[in-house]
Amino acid sequence: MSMTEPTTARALRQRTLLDYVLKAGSVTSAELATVAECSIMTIHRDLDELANRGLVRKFHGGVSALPTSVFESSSAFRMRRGNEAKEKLAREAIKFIEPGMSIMLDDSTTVLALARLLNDFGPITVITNYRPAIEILSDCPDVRLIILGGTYSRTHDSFIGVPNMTGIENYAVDAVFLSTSTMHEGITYHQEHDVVLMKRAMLHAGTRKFLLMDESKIGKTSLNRFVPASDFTDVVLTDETPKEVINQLREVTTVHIAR
Amino acid sequence: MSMTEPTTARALRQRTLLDYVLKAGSVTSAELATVAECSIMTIHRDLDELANRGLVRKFHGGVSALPTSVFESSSAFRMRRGNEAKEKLAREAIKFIEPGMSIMLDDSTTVLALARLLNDFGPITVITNYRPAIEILSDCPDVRLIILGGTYSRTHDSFIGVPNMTGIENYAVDAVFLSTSTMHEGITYHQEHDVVLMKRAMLHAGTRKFLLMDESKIGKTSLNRFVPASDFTDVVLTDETPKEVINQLREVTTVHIAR
DNA sequence: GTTATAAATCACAATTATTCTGATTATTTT
DNA sequence: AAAATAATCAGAATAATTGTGATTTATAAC
Repeated sequence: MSMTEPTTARALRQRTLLDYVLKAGSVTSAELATVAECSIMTIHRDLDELANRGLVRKFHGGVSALPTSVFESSSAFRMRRGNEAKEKLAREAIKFIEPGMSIMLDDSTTVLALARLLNDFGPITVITNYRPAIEILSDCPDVRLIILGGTYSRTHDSFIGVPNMTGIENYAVDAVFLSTSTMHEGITYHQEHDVVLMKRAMLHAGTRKFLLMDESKIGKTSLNRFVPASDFTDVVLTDETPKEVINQLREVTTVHIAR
Repeated sequence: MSMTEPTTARALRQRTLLDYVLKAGSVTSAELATVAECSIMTIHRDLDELANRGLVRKFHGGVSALPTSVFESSSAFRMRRGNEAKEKLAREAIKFIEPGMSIMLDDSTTVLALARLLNDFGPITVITNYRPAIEILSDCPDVRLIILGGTYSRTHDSFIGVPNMTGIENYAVDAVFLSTSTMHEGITYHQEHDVVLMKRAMLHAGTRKFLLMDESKIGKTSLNRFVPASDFTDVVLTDETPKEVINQLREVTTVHIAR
């Protein structure tokens, strides 16, 4: 169903290894070789890749999981989480986009699913600061692509700038599509302060402001307060979002349910 | 010698085809099949790729070369021209960079060769608007990478913005490394106006301003005047540059010869 | 408009190149 | 010195490229 989930033998094994390391916290290579039913050599190669992507930490004797906060905000990790939900959200969100419009996308995997749907969509202007989105959209001749500059963040794989350094103030788009790390009692949160500033600036640039959020974000907080949900004109949720959350959000904004 | 030249069978054949189309101007697919000694189907697939990269134009019945000016300023074309010279220039230019410095690179293949040398160079801040440079430098942990935003240009594979839209005014770097399309009688030129504005803004941002130029650029003009060579504090040339050009440049700036 | 014809695309099978894996050997770390 | 990791390499698995023939599309003639 989900085309974004790689299903090669190696990707599958690496997922197994990652889950195992996450649960166990710290494991030896030999133990992983037993789990994955392959040679230690292969384990080492897989772990090198995972370590390179910043998902685990290798040390002499084995491998360990990273602190949760760092881990969960890393692009590579978010990339493989709940893709079905993200695709549902994207399919719902694209209903509000029409050829000729200008839109802004933040540096989230949720919104990346939306970018994938824009191929052959028609003429459209897309503004973003997310590198993977550039990769996808630079191949679409119909898409006028504008990049928000800034300092490259390896954990987010995007360009982050303090307001006034990126040129973002010069743009006004028809719709801006954002994601959030977590939401609790109608307030959205994110791990990092710089990202919050960037997202706030993006929010400001849109006429219509969409929040795309799957149920996994709900009921938690992160270090930095982003904005109250009422700052969004529209919120797109999955159909597995708790009823009480939906009702609460309906009081302050327009809610759309993706099925 | 040059690792940037691909040597797979397909790449080699496409180069042959491109050269043939360039020389002939307009050819049928059947004729190309004879030249490359392969099926017409393969020719079509190759031409689709070349057309996608903006190097040729397909039409029902065959394929034709693009107008020279558009063609020569396209990133993909420049990518495969005179790499040895560019690498020489880059090796000379890097002598003026030291760990801890901040530098700016424009969207030229010449300067890309310089970016490749920055791996394991030490801590350094690099500002650029060139996508291939991002690809290379995003993998270097020691490099703090800052992107200048703007509208994505498929022909240049970079982000172009009018001054004041990119945030470039906020930066001041130790050295800026630029390239030029052509040079004639001490004046540099470029095909496109937007690019000229972008390069001028970059020039303004550097304390020391380097022009990297191989001999193929000399003695021609392009549509838009960029700046006089005297606007650069330093010019790096290949050792095959005509003596009279070198002497002429020495009168207005510091000249370095790459061997 | 319609049709004839060449050209281009599509779908599939065969081939070719590339990547991946695990046994072995060498090197590093503690 | 012992264990762990990295390097090397041949065979296996995987992916890519290619050509054939059928199908669709575009051009030109009627």
